[in-house]
This record gives sequence, structure tokens and C-alpha cells, in this order.
Amino acid sequence: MTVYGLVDCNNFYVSCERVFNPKLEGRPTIVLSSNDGCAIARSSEAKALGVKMAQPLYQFADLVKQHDIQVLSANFHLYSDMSNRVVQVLADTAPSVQQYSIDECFLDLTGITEDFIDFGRMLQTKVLQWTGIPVGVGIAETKTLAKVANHIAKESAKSGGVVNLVESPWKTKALAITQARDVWGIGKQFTKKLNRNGVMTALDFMNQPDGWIKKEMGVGGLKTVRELRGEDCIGFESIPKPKQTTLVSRSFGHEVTDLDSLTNAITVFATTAAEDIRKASLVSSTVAVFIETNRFSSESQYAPTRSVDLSPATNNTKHIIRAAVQGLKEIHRDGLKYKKAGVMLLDLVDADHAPVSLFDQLDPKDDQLIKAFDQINRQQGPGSINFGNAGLPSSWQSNSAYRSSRYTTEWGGIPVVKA
DNA sequence: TCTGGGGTCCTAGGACCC
DNA sequence: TCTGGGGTCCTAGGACCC
Repeated sequence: MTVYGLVDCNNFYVSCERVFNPKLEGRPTIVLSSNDGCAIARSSEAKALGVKMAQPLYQFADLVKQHDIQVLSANFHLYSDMSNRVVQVLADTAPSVQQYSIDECFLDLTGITEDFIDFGRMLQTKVLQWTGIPVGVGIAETKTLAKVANHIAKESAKSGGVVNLVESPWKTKALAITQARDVWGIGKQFTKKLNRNGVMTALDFMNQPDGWIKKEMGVGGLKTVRELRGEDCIGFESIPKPKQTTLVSRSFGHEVTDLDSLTNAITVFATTAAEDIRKASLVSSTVAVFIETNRFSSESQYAPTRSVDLSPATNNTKHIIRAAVQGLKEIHRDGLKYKKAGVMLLDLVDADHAPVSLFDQLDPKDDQLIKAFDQINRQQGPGSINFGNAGLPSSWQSNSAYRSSRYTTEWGGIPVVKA
């Protein structure tokens, strides 16, 4: 039997900000999504004031004023660096770690001989001490149950942030106090369907017949219910699977109409996406580009996507930009106001196992060029050298009015201690 | 005025084949 | 009016996650 731990950072982005700005401690604080759109992280104080997850800023601007809520733009360089530090501490401490998201890790605790609660508390203390990030820990026989345990750990002050459901007499109680909508794998649509049928709690859900669940929720629903019953259906993966797609997209700070500005944005996105897959030693055989008018506007919408084949499969910025810009030209229509755009790289495969066609013509200079490109940007800093017009000032830049420093990833951002 | 970004998996249905 | 039956493969879209 496997024992799973789930370590989840509390209000992760807010906690990262607090590490470097202790004045935020105890004050209602939120972090906004890119373009300063919605609240994507809320301190407990902000939650208590009624700020909802993913709520647009303009909808609670009054609350911000009334209660002096501290508002920050997202600083993903900082968060992903802090995330790596947390994962590192866990990896040094637990037998095996699987990073699940920027703020969550599953642990394989099989074989741990000491008391699980004690082990959880030790992890909590160590992560807090070494990184400054507070975490909660849930422990159980399946990942889905570990998620339940973690959820309870967050809600219940008594737990001190650590809950163990392994062979626990409280398991049934735990499932009875967990709402169906809080179960991992049950989202908005399924919650509606379940509630309509009188299924309100995780326990209710667990007691539904398999046939009904399969019919209403497919094989995914079946997996979830079995996991709740204690049957391990997902398993532990210490080696992450290579990703299959990558996406770089942004909402624009202002509406954009001209093809030049869109070309600039698409060039920047394609550059980032290509760098992304080069780092992972992957190549793509399809690039897809999309543009969108404002989807919240009452005016008619236009949101086309165009895929362009790359042959041979590549991670070369030059080829990827060329394909993306070609796609953009095919879908761009004059006279529309665009609010968002993006570049996707699809069908990613390992660069060493890339399919090669008989008719592909490879230019050895391309390879040298991209190596030099990466080297210059590594030595001189990101964006020192660019393809096309990617380095020019642009009219589409996303809003980011309240961003903190890149404390841990840029020389200029390192905090200074004044004597 | 203002509304995120980045992923995964599953399924239904069409195209195509014999 | 009537209109094979299966297979496979691909894609779009819907559900979920953080």
C-alpha cells in the first residue's frame, strides 16, 4: 500500500510576497492575474473580507479602498523560484516527491516509520524555516483522499495544518464534512449535476452506484469515486511526463487594431514558446496562433485560430516565428479591436526522436544561429538580442502596475539591508 | 474605463476505408 | 417512401486542474 502526502502552500503567491515584504503580514493582501485583471491569490484576511477567487479587481475596488487591501501584480519569476526552493526542501526530506503544481507536491510516504502527523509537522517547520512559506499537509492512502485531508487541514484550526486519514477512525466523518464540490475532480458542472441528484457530500458521492457515475461523469468520475473508497487509481509519478503542448498568451493592456502591433506580440510570444521547448529538449511539428477581440464586449466576437505545420519538427525560434506570423496574416482582419493573442506549440516530442521526412532540408547554420542567440541572452540577460521586431517598444503590453521586485532572480531585485 | 494564463484527459462525431 | 455495418483515425469541444 502506498501512503500519499499532499503538501500545499498556503495562499502561495501572497506568502511569497510576504517573505520579502513583512509589512504585508496580517494585512488583507491579494495578488492579481496578469494584466492586473482578477484576484488569483488572497490572504486569509482578504478572503474574510469577501474577495472571491478569480474575481475581477473592478468588482471589489470599493472593498480595497474601505479596508486598505494591499494589491499586487503577479510576479511569476519570484513565485516559480520560491516554488523550486520549497520543492527542494521537500525532496531533501521526504522519500520521493512529485511536483503537481506551482504550489503543491505529492509525497510518497510509504515506509516512513515515524508517526505521520509528526512527520507532517516536521515538514511544515522545515519548509517554513528554510523558505518562509507556510504549508499544509494531508496524508492518506490515495491522492484524492490526501487532497481531502489537506482541505480539512486548511479549514480546521485544531489540526494545526496537518491531517492524517491513514487507517483513521475519522475517515467517514471526514468525507461527510467535505462538500462534493471540494473533491478533486469534481468541478462546477459535475457539482450541479450531483447536487440536482441529492448528492451533496463526498460521502454521498462515494455511495453512488458505479453504473450511475460512469454514465453521468465518465471514466474520470469512476476513478474519483474509487479513489475516495481507498483504491489507488492514479499512482505516484516521480518522473514527470514531458509536456505535450505549450502556450504563451497575453491579454493586452489596450485594444490593438493594426497588424504591426499584433505581429510584434506574436513574435514575442513565439520567441518565448520556442525558448521554453528548447530548454526541455523538445521539438514541435505544429504551431497554432490565435487572436481574440474582447470576449466581454457586446460587440460581435472574432476569435480565430490557425495551425501551421512545421516540417521538419523544430524548436528553432526563426522557423517558429515565421510559421506563427504566417498564420497571423491569414486570420487577421482589418478594423477589429483585438484584446488578446497567443501562440501554441503542439505535438511536442523529444528532440532526439523527432520524425524526419525525406524531403526536409536542414540548414546547419540555423542551429549555430540559435545556439549563439541563446548564449548571448544567457550572458547579457534575457531580451538582449531578439528576432524580428520583438525587442521594439510595443503598444500591447499587459498592465502590471503593482509588481514587486524580482527579489531572487534579478541582480537589481535583490533586497538591500540598510544598517 | 476594468474581466488570467497554462495545462491534461475524455468523448462524440465526422471522414474515410473495406 | 427507401438509404449495410463495422472498423480506425482525427479533431473539436467539454470537463477538469492550479
